[in-house]
Amino acid sequence: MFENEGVGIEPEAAEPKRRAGAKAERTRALIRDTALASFRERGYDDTTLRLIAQEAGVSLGNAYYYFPTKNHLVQELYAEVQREHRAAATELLAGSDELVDRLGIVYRTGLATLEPFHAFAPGFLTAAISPRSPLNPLAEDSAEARELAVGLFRDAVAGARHSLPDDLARSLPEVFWLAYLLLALFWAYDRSPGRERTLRLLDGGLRLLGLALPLARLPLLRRPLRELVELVAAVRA
Amino acid sequence: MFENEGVGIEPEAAEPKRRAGAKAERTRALIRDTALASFRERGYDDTTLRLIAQEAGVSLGNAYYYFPTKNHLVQELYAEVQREHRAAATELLAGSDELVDRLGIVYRTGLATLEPFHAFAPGFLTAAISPRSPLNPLAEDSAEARELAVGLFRDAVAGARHSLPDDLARSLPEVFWLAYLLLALFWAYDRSPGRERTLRLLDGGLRLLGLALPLARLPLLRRPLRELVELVAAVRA
DNA sequence: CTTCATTTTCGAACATGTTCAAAACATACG
DNA sequence: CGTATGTTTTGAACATGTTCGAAAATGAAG
Repeated sequence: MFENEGVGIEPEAAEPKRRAGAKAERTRALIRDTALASFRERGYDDTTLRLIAQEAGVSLGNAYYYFPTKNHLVQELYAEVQREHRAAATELLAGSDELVDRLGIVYRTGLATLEPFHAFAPGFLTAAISPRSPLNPLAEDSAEARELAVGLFRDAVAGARHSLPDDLARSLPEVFWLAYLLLALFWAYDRSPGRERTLRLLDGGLRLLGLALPLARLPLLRRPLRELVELVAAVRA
Repeated sequence: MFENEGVGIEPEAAEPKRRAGAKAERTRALIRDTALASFRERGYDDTTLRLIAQEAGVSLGNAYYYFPTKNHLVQELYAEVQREHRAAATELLAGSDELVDRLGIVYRTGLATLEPFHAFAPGFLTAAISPRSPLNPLAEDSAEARELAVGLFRDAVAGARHSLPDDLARSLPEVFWLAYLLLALFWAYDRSPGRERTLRLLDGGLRLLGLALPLARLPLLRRPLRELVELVAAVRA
């Protein structure tokens, strides 16, 4: 509005074929980027839509033209964090073929990616927990980001040499991902310096998993375990 | 306001020594009861403070004089549900001394007590999840209701004949209670008819627990298990 | 009964997420 | 160019949780 109104230096006229909506996409991106920057800086609660609109030099209603709710803006952040996580994890995953080690890599890089948001965790958690929120990782609206995340665990399992029964191996990535959500929940509540408790929980959990996984082949345990795993793997908001 | 303005039939004059604040306590109870009735009927989101105030024949500001936030009103509901749960469970607990059976009783009566609220679970969940909310079961403000709940699991463990190491037995009630919170989380997301999936998860979990508990005495598992249990038992908002 | 301090009650106000009707703009067509 | 159609943008409005200053009720002291 106050800024360049198309008179700019940009070779606009040189591209007469620019598809309709290019301007709209720029506005959308502007709002999105402004919002993400504010979420990173101020967290969820202190990022109001009026503030976003103002910082983006746009009216309040205009923000709502592009994003139906505040949570849809947070979803953009969620997607971005997801991509960061994947980049950090895939790099390290190349160096190991032990299932538990590989899981440890995915969990630890995940926590590291979340760390800058720890101070704001309560706000984001509240926004994300409702089964009705588009932000909910289990919700339909988050399917894309979820596939990315589950994919990471699928990679972790697929790239490991293990001797788990097939049916189990198929459901496990979903379950490991859910475990990750629970770990993140624990992390959100963790007030220990450096999130030391969360890291200890993770270490201990992985160690126990390493000890327990071979037991999954015992005939006595296998049946009930499989049922549980499948039940849990199917949680959806 | 429209109602009896003290001219009533009540033997007010007959009790000159009625301690100061008796009227206040009645107002408080009126607001509280009106709110709880509305929560039960309409759930969290559709129960607005203006509505409560109106139904109670009281001004909006007055409600805030007695309850600092809406969530403090929900806390009253939480306490009531807690008491219901305890009543239902203690009765049945008398009939068994098997640890897993006893746990099953506590979990199942808990779910049954929650059931009338299932339709409103998302609203209440959202209000309760934030580590900063007084409603959060892990929060300082909920200490009383929490002690009641953990006490139930303490009873379940104490009244059972088992051969668990002492240190473990001490931490277990807290952990079982946390597991209950997670079960409630699963329940809140459960869209299956009659919450069939939640019940199956519970059954399966209990069966697995029955199989796994004896393993807790294996020297190899005992150490890391204890660490985890203690870590988890200490979660607080 | 009057006076004064305390407790209780009220109603207006505020910030925020969200909705909506209308204005401004862009584009295609005659 | 001028008009019609669709897209973008705006600003006002609404409901809700919450805050606050002032009025009313209450009760103790003189």
